[in-house]
Amino acid sequence: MSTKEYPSVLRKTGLRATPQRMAIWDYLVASEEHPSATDIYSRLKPKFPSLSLATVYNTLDVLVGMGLVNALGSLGDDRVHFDANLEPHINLVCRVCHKVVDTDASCVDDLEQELRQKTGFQVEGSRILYFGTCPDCQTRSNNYKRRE
Amino acid sequence: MSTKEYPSVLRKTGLRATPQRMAIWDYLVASEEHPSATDIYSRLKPKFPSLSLATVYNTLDVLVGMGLVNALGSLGDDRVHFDANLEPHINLVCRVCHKVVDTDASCVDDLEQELRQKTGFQVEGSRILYFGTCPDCQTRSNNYKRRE
DNA sequence: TTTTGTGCAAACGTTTTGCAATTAT
DNA sequence: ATAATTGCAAAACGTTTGCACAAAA
Repeated sequence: MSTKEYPSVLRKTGLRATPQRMAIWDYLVASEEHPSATDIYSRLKPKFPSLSLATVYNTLDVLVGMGLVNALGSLGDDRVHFDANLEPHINLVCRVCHKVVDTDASCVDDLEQELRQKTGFQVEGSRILYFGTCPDCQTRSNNYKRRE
Repeated sequence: MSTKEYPSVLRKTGLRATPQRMAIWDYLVASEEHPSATDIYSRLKPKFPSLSLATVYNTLDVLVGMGLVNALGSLGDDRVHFDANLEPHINLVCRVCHKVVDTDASCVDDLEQELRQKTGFQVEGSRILYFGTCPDCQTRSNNYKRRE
């Protein structure tokens, strides 16, 4: 989806295309970092000096409610992180540097269907997290404290 | 692992086998409910009238640190839930009644290896959550508000 | 003009912390 | 005995809420 389409997508459901909303959504789509509310706040504050944290939370609620972004939940810290990549995929979380890498696996698509059949659940979303040590941090050191 | 082994497992790492710790661990292993800290607290309070919430949090930290239980993170509410089932498995979370059902899928075992090869991550743990509507709640009603 | 959204400050609930009293070893 | 653990109260933290003002439609 292009930046230009944001206003119409929002208005389609009676919501207003405010600069704050556009900026937050935009940042989320552009970012590969699965930011938290405070991440977004501090990143956007310079450009929107009047921006308030409450607005960030409000906007994230709106975007999640519209299905435009997913809430990943906590990733080891105690904040909810957000992901604008709506495709089913895997988040690899490094326990050392807390970096998150997205990846796919051949079976992810099959998994959902298997669950549906096996359990009768009407599956609506997923959050597949793997925790470990990323290649960079493996090189840097092998002694680290387990956290989480 | 049998209840009788708890003390020695704890002492092996210099930790004390207090009644509170045993009870919390015990409950976690017996329970199928992925309880949160406050769940555990209210469940155990009757048997340990002096029990404090801080001790529950301390103990959970200890157990997670020793790798005896996993922290699942928030499951739609805003509390961290815990799971003593250490085998890689899938948690199916019902968005309506918040019940959590554990299940397996044939590809889960392969997934980890595929990730290792593809990304170079040293995988140490996973948290595979699926959100949806459980069979019971599908029957009860089809109109519910999306939450999370 | 009207309705929605913003921003502030205060409130909330979960989790953490400091410390004196208690208990396992 | 002595070092670890408990339990309390207070603090901290992320997040939510209420309301007056501002802005989009």
